[in-house]
Amino acid sequence: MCPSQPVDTNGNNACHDCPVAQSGPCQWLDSSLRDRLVAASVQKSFRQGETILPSGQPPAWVGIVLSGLVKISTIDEQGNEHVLQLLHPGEMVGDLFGSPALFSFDAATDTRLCLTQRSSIKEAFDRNPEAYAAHLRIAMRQLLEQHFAQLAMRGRNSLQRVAYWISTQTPDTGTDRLLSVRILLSRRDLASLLKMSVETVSRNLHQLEDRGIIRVITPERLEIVDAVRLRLIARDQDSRLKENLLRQGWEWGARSVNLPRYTPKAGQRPALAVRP
Amino acid sequence: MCPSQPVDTNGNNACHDCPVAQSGPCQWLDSSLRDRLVAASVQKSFRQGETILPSGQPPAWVGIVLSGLVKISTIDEQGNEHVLQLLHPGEMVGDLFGSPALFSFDAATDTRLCLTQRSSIKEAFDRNPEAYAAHLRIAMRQLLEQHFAQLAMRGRNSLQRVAYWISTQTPDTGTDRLLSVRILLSRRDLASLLKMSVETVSRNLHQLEDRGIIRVITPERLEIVDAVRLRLIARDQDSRLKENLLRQGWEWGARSVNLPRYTPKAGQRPALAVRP
DNA sequence: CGGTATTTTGAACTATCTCAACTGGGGTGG
DNA sequence: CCACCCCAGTTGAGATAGTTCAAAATACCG
Repeated sequence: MCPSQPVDTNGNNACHDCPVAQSGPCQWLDSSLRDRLVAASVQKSFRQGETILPSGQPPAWVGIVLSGLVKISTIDEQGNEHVLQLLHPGEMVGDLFGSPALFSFDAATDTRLCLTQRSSIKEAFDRNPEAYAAHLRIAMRQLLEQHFAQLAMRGRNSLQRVAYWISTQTPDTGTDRLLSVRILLSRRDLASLLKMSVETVSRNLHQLEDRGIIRVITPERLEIVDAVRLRLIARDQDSRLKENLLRQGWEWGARSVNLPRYTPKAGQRPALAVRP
Repeated sequence: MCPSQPVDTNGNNACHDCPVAQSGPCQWLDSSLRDRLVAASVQKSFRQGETILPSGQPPAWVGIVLSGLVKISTIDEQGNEHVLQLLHPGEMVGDLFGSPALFSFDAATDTRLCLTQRSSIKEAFDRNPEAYAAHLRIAMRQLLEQHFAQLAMRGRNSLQRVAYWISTQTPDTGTDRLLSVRILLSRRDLASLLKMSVETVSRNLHQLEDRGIIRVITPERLEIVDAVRLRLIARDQDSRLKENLLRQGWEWGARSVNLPRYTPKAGQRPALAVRP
């Protein structure tokens, strides 16, 4: 599948500069297998919003995200779209075994994929079944990412989720200088992914701006002014507490003082809670 | 891994009545491979609440759930446990490649697992790498289930989620007769899984009882009185509308009348929304 | 049976959603 | 080139589902 060297639209051998050569499934394939897959692969670009693999379709190919973001989403009975997961470069689109997709895969941003014929994959994998291991690793990564994403939604209020999202979009370096970030997703997709309404996203963004943590240059471009405080907010709820301690006299912390809420006694299981 | 015939604690060959012989990964393994794995496998039981694989541990074995439910969970900085996913019989516990678990795997109910030495698996799979395909299928199933579970949380209010959960616990037969259901999970786990507080779970359960849809016998045992209406509520929000139409004069439907909220115009993308 | 843990009930509070109106940029066609 | 339209984003105000805290009731267990 993610052939290391698929032929691009010009017929050139594009694998030597494949952006996911080190992160995609190909990293675990030996060169002979890769060569076999190259022949059956093409790269293809999708515009933001384009559907890559519609729900219900048994995929004729399997794709690896090369660049951009792919959203797994579905539209419910009321016509509301729900973004379930974002796929990053190196991850898979489409079932290797040909099961029809149960959700829709769309380009969340402009996207480039490496598409490989399923029929060719099957043939190649029958000969080199260890290649399945590579895809298993990717599948498990996607599962793990999904769990993390879910966890990030739990126990965080909307402001924290927005802050968290922004901080995931930046290199993890502790830069204290101005950092420009491009929000690739539309407000709608972002809101759905963060499980809140568009309005709330907007309000939170501007609340962060009012607090001098970010600057909203254009709707899709923003600057991180105070990366430290951003992460502090994103981190967890008791960042509120910390932040209040730092700049006391703010009027929305009253409840924070009630922490800690968790005082385990011997043998008592910790309380489960969705909201901290 | 899920050897079809692991030796149980009595040294007997237990595979011929393996409960997941048809649904677990073994279904795709040929008998020679299964035989090889049998030798390295044992069945083991865990009590509700016991930790099967602690977070941070590189697993020495890989397990297949035979019966019961395993929860993937984590405890956040405030000591709140978050249940991220439930694993059902036939699904996998522990990374095949030996990566340390990033979340904790615990028995959500009394549970029985089939554990296979990772070292033996590796050896066996190196010879029969197609076995990875079987595990890839399972991994993709878990991912899919996770997406469905997430979707079930979206666009449903707490009452609907509870109703949905109950209805998933019953055989899908359209029984109109009294059906007894055992809630295997503790209220805490259930609440966390359904992303609500314990109190709300309780209130919803009793609201369903007041409406004559279920009967709460004991906290962990309940009867479904009206499976049809239960599913109607679980289904989606406009079940409210339907239910109001059927038995009009109920006082909590006012807003439902505002439906439909989605009136797409040509070329307009559907509105994204988290809550219907 | 007494003590403890869980579940239930009640009441107040608040984060977030919904609805609705406003803003501004980009493209289109006159 | 300008006026207009259209749509994404923003802002405001009100409504509400669900949380939190606290206390009562019930189930569980030795």
